[in-house]
Amino acid sequence: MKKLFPEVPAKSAAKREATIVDVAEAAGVSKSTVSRVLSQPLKVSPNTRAQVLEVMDRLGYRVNVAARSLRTAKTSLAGLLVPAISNDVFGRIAEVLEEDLRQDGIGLLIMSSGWSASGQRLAIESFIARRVDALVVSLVDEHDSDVNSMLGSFGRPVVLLDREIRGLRADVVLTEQGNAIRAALEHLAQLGHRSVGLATISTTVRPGREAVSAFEAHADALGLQRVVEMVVPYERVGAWAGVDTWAGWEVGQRMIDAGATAILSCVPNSVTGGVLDFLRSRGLNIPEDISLIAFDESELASVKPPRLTVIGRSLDDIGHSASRMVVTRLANPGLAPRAATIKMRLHIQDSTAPPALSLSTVAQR
Amino acid sequence: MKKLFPEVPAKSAAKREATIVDVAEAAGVSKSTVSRVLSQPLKVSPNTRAQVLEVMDRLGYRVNVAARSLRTAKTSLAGLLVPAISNDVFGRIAEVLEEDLRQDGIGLLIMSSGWSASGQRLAIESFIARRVDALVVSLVDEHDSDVNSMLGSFGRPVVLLDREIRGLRADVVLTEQGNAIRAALEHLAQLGHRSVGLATISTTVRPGREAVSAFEAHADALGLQRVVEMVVPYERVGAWAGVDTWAGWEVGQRMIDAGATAILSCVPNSVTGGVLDFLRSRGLNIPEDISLIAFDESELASVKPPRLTVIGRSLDDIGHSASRMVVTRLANPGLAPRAATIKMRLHIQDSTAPPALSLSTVAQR
DNA sequence: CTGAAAGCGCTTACAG
DNA sequence: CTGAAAGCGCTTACAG
Repeated sequence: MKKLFPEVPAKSAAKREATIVDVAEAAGVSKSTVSRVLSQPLKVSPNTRAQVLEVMDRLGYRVNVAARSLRTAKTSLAGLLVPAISNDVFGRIAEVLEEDLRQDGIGLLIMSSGWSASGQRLAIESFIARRVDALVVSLVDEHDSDVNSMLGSFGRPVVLLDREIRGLRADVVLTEQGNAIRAALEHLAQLGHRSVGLATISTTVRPGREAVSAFEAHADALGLQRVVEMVVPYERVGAWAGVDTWAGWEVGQRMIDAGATAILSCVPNSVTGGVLDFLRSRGLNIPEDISLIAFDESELASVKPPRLTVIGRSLDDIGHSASRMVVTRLANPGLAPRAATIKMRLHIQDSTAPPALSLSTVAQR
Repeated sequence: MKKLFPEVPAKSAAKREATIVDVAEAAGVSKSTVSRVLSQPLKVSPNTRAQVLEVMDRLGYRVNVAARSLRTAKTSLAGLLVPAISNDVFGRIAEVLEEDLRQDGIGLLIMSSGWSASGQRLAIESFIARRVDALVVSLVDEHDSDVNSMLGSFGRPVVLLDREIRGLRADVVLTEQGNAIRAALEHLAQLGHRSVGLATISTTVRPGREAVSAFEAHADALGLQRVVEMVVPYERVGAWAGVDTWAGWEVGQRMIDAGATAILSCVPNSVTGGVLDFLRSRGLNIPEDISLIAFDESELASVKPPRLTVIGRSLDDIGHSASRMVVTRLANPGLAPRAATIKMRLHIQDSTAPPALSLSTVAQR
């Protein structure tokens, strides 16, 4: 046999990885049989199978994923696109998803869009170039036509995280905020608040729209005055270190200016952190001077005084749902698109209390 | 030609991905030439190259990574192992590393060990089975012999994040804490503290040992009494939701019991969160009743009152250094192992102040 | 500078 | 149930 790689003669002799041919020789069967033990074990007689498995174990055989991929046109790789893997929410979802998929022999490539449309385009392109078998994506903008057409022609499973894209055949894991926002507003109304403000993420994505519409509907129903509805666009969440804090300060400023006695801060916790920072800088205490409800549990929400009242959800459930959708659809591509819904709940802690007599009084003193 | 996949006839006709053969035909050259344009462009005449590139673009050609991998025995995939991708520190490092490697055409598989030795073993096994080209790892235990022998026989680049493993040929990105801990202790000494306590991570890893030895050396040199040296093992950081808070409570309890007037909390911020939680529950104010210095910036450290004095570092630099090491060593495997050092710095904010007259007085009142 | 050919390690339809 | 054979899409030494 002619040597194809004469430049690495040592390696081919010494530490070459075992292949199915090696296993076949050692087991006295054909490589077809060895291959079947790997991919269609039931088509091999129990005896032969056991023997082959024993030899594989002894030789430390590991399937060459590249070779298998080339043959099957499957990479056993999934892609996860999130705005930022360093974000507490997406970090946890990624962790759970990776763990689940690993059980099914699927590796997870994770990319961050950096909260930008261009970033999300590059990432999706990159995933497609790598021919991942499935995609789980949290888009920064549902209306990015480049991304939507890429996803549309992807031809493999796509799972959207809390996004709605018309005309795209995809499974989706939704978060249902409406009830929790209603509960939060009821809680505030009961405490005596009359003027409430909302900060939310971009309405170019479903959760932003849902927060706004739920806020409007339920505040009105409860007779609460909606003094602020502020959208914090994704560019202001994470383009560079510190912007999120700045965005939070602006939220705080506008809430105070408008006379809100309670803030629904339905934005990433890094932004809510900025809100807290601003309120502190103004000498305003939570909850005595102003009430605040945060979104998603986090270190921010759970520890420092006051512990924050939050609208929370199980991030683990989101990860598990996404993995289930990937695996199910990979096994059964014909299935109709499905939606799973994760419910948010209000967790009352220490950052909400009856309003100060008048916030303007407070701000002026 | 006999059909190998008669079950999917439509696909092979309609949406088959272009291959180098397709490009070769369309460009009127051999597939060897097309391949060279991809892998050794300088060996192709400029004219031919330009023409081939044009055709590739027109056909939307994308190299089949699996085929290339099979031929070259390289996957252009790197693996990152961290205790938990949901941790703020590792999340940011991962984000930067992924972005950097993507520039070099390397995809990043990220796995979390869940802060456990068994988890780290499974992950490393999984990476090796996938034949990643390089590994970047933050181990939970430097003395795990299974892992060490796997890494030792890996035969491809390994970058250790702040770990020391004797006998392992690997590059390493170190964090230098000594000076920052000295600065922190000097700061506390100047404020008038005499009794200080340290909480750190497991001494089965380098940073734990470094923190302890720096603490001991510098506290002694400054004449500070070391009333507590507490190791928080990794199992208590993240095995399940809430353990970290519990661990933090215990840290707080022991600090108070021992009469520390200042705490150096060199543990993950989720644990430091528990410390804050405990102190609050005891009605102790920071910094009036007790001073606290945290480790690594985080939402926890940057926002809520009081903003925490921290020992911090550039996580971005860690990510960049790691990516540089991966890329450099992939290009030049013969290089001697290298070490990059990231320095920590003390950032004084609002959680440190002169000690209360007597902490025991405070605790009793 | 270019092309023909071999081969990377698998999977699977086909024929026993 | 098993084996021989073809072929997935690349890369590269070899020979022009």
